[in-house]
Amino acid sequence: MPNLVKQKNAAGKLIEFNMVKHTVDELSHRTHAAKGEHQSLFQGQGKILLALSQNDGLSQKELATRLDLTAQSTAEFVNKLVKKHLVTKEKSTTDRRKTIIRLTDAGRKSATKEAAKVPEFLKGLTDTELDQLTKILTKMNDSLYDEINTANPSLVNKFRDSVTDRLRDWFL
Amino acid sequence: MPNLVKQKNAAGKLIEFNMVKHTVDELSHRTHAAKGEHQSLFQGQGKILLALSQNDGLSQKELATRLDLTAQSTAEFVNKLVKKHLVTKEKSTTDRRKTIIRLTDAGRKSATKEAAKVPEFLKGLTDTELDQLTKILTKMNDSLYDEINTANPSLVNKFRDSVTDRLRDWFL
DNA sequence: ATTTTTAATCAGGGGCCCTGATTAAAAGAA
DNA sequence: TTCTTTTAATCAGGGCCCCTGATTAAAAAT
Repeated sequence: MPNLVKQKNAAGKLIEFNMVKHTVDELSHRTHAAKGEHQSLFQGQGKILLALSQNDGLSQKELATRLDLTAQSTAEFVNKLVKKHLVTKEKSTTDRRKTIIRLTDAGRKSATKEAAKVPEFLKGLTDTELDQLTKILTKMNDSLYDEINTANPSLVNKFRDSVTDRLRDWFL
Repeated sequence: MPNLVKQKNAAGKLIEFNMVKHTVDELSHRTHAAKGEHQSLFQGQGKILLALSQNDGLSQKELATRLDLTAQSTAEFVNKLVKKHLVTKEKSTTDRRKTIIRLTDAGRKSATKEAAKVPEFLKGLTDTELDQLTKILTKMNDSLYDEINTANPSLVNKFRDSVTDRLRDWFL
């Protein structure tokens, strides 16, 4: 039987981690970035860039389903990226309803630059701790996948694959 | 000398954790909440509620500095909470520039209800793993505090205190 | 008494996301 | 081949998180 106090300790630390991490992220982009340079890689425009760097030339609809976004949200982010010259839009010739989205050179660079970087706060951990953390996170992730699965079975396969696809590219 | 591969493994798992956690959160609030019921406790309106449950009757300015928000953002969130009858605004009698914010009963209830709950994905961990995770997160958090400290020394004391204050209340 | 600082507000904007209604093109049915 | 339905994308509008800039009212400082 698990120890509730230990669970609460870990939960508290995890909450603290999220809060502190959040402010560190804000701090860094407030100083570094000029304006509107958020792109957290896992949301909005960043998500699109990442999906395209994984698989360029997707249609908006394909992007939407892969990223679990509505077609409207996808359109919004794509249009913003077009304005920033990070992607291009072109009508499909085989199916004129479709719009094909492609990364520009700048877009490709922007998508890959921030990735594959080991965060500072991991560098202070020993090898043993890294192994422990990896193992623990694997368990936690599996548990979360289970939650997704029970709530929305159709989502989990698509999602899990896309996650592992992206991670493979960044970290190997 | 730390093993880069181990670091990357952990980093990957952590990124995966964030992504999966993110979609689980979305999933749960999409099904559970009626409309506009985000309140993630660490952002926006939730932040305000939390700060007030820790220390009721603060002025807007005090809220803003404690939560590291601008006065305008603070005003926005407070006004939204007033509309939801979760807090009240009243002019200070001693300094008529100031507006004192107080939790209503509903606000206090709303602030404390979601907290202090151990997330599902921690329940599958053994006591040993929980201890390991707590220790590792402590190190990671310390590292993040260091980052904040070097970037903005004035922020760290205020922030760290407020975090530990809040966590103490939720988890003890 | 006048200037300066402070607390709050209004106006406006950017980012992330959604629902609803509409258009244009493709695919299916009569 | 028409007629209908489905599909891909768009426009309009909304909610949430947050910021900068300009302005007002009141307190503090000179």
